[in-house]
This record gives sequence, structure tokens and C-alpha cells, in this order.
Amino acid sequence: MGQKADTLRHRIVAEADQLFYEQGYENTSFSNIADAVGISRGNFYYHFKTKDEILNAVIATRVSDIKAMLNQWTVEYPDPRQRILHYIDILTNNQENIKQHGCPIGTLCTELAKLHHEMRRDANQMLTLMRDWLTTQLRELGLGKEAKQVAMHLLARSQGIATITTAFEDQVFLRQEVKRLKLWLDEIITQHVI
Amino acid sequence: MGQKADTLRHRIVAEADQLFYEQGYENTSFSNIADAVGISRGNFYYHFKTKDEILNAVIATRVSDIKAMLNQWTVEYPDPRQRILHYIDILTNNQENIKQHGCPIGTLCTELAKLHHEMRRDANQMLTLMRDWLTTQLRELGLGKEAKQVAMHLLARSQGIATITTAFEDQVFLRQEVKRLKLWLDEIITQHVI
DNA sequence: AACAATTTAGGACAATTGCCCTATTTCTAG
DNA sequence: CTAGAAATAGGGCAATTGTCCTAAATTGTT
Repeated sequence: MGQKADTLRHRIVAEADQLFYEQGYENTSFSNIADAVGISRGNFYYHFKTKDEILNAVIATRVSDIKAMLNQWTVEYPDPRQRILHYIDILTNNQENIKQHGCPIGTLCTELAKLHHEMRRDANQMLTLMRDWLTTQLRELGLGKEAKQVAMHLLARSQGIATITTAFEDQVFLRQEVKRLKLWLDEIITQHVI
Repeated sequence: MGQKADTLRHRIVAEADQLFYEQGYENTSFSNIADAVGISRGNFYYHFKTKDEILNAVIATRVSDIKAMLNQWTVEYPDPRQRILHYIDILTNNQENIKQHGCPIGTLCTELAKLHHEMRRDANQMLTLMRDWLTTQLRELGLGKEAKQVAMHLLARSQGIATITTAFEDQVFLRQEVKRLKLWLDEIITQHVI
């Protein structure tokens, strides 16, 4: 694999990722991606033989991006509470995108579930990564058995906020809910610190 | 319009509704629906000229079903708290379906948003109906200005629960979250009754 | 400069899509 | 019973889909 091929491959994956996010996986065609990258369909086919293959590549990069992000937070911030606050701030930092296209993770998982797509489990890894990382942070904050349950609660809250923000195209709601979520987090923490 | 035509029309809408829910709108074709009903595509076309038309009919029936449901609860139960509990119990009562295909309302709104479909606002009416009804109930419970915000919070919580239940195929989580939601509701109520 | 490997373009493929038309059947009203 | 309306079937349309193939262009190595 040459250098140039690598970068083109990455560009294809990046464009596919964006299009899957903006218009959904099923509704994005080979031609759409090829056009976005600015190459011919034949060339596209040289890099990815099937649509599953490109979906696989997109999910793989998303998973590794999430891993990198979580690791960085773990390294950068000593306080688990602060780490979780950064997780919550994903919502605020991406409010425009969420308003238009929802959560990239949640919407993909939902779509693949509806398509009964084999790769839906691979997509779920994005969620389990976050769930497990959140569980770890909550354990460090003193939560025991219930840490995993609370982590999933946090995931669900985030997904719900994204869904409603998209439907109502309402960023104000998103910001209100983020505040509410942070208040709730501190309640949970103080309950368990005592 | 004859009686028989009416019933066939209703059967078409019912099957389309179910298919849209199970596999998504974009991923459901004229043929899929015609096959499910057991009629020819030509006959199907006689009843619905375009795909938008059938989507419109599906949304319309869903909207009127929701209206009927909410009205019935309002009539049947005198206590607003009890009414809201019935709303929450939608999750429990449909846990198998939610596990497999998510929330019929939320997933449709999300899909239409991604398709940039003109009819996405019509689909949103399903959500606004529930939001406004919940707002009314919360006002009766003594909430003031914040009633609408709390109603949207409730919507978001429900959507989040549905999304995570589908992704993880985990009905246990759904039941846990329903419990949590009911506890939260009583907290909110007692806060405002005092 | 010459050659092989990689990369690109463009077209062809069967299948499917939403949509449309016409011929036939079924029903209903007089 | 019969004429007209309503309903149904089946085929056909151009466009698009994912996939595949081959020929040309580009690249790197000697």
C-alpha cells in the first residue's frame, strides 16, 4: 500500500462517514461517496469492493476515535467527575450537528437495527466502549454494583437528548438538559461519597 | 368510496405502518407493502399514487391514534399523576417491540430528519401532541412555567430508554429505567405540591 | 528508457426502485 | 339484466442501485 493510496482511502472513509451521518447508511450510495470524494465509481470499487466493507471501515475508525478520546480524557484529567463532565459536554460541543442529524452513534445503531444488518453488533461497540468507560469512572467515584446501571442511564439520557434536539431542532433544550444532567451527576456523586 | 375499498385502504395503511416501523420508511418499497397486503402493485397504485401519500396516511393514522389514546386517558383517569404513569407504561407494554425496532415515533422522526424529508414536520406532530398533553398534566400537578420543560425532559428520557433498549437488546434495562422514571416523577410532584 | 505493479476511469450488468398505463374483472345502480 | 363505475392485475417505464470488468493512466524500479 502506497502513501497516496492510504490518504485516498482515508478520504473515502471520512466522506462516507460524514454522508452516513448526514443522510443515513442505506440512503447513501456508492455514487454519493465517489462524487463527494471526487473520484469515479470504478476507482471507488478498487478500494472497497462492497458496501459492507466501507461501513466496516467507517465503524472501525469511529471505534478507534472513541477509544482515543476516552483514553485521552483518562490521561488528561485526574478527577473521574471531571472526565464524565467532558463526556456530557460532547452534547454541547456538537449541538449544531446533533440538531441537524442526531447522535452519530445512536442513529447508526438504530438504523442498522432496523435493517437487521449483520454489522449492527460492530456498531454497538461504540456504545459499549462508552458504557464501560463510564462504568469505570463511576466506580472510581465510589459507586459499586450500580455503576454499570448508572452508566447506561447516562447513555440513555444522552441519546434521548439528541433525539429530541433533532426532532424539535431545539438547541436551547439541549443546553437545558445538559445542565440538568450535570446537576443529576453531582447528586449521584454526593450520595455515594457520603 | 365503498365500504370494501375503505377496509382495503386501512389494511394497506396498517401494513405500511408496520413495515415502516420494522424496516424503516426508505427501506420499505411499494412491492414490500403490496406483498404484505397480498395485492398487486397496480392495485396498490390505485389507492396511493406516491410514496409520500402512503407515508402521509400512516402519519395521519398514528397522530389520530395518539390523540385518541391521550383523550381516553384524560377521560378515564382523574389523577394527572396516574395519567403520566400510563404514558410511562407505554414503554413497559411495548418492550418486545421496542427491543426489536425502537420507538415507532422517535425512529420515524429521526429517519425523516436524516432524509431531509418534507414530511418530517408532520411526523413531529406525534411528539408535540405528547409534549403538550404531558405539559397539561404537569400543570394540573402544580408545575408552572417549567411544566413544558419537564414534559420535554420526560419525552427525552423515554426516547433514550427506547434507543438504548434497542441497541443493547436489553429489556431488563428498560424495566429498570421505567422504575427510575417513576421515582423521578414522584420526586417532581412532591417538590411542587409542597 | 523499459517494464511491471498500482491506481484510475468509464462503462456494463442484472436487479430494484417509484411511478404510470391499460386491459380486465368485480361491483353497483337503474 | 345491463351499463357505468370502482377495483384489480400485470406489465412497462426510466432511473438508480450494488457490483463487476476491462482498458488506460500513473507510478516506481531497474
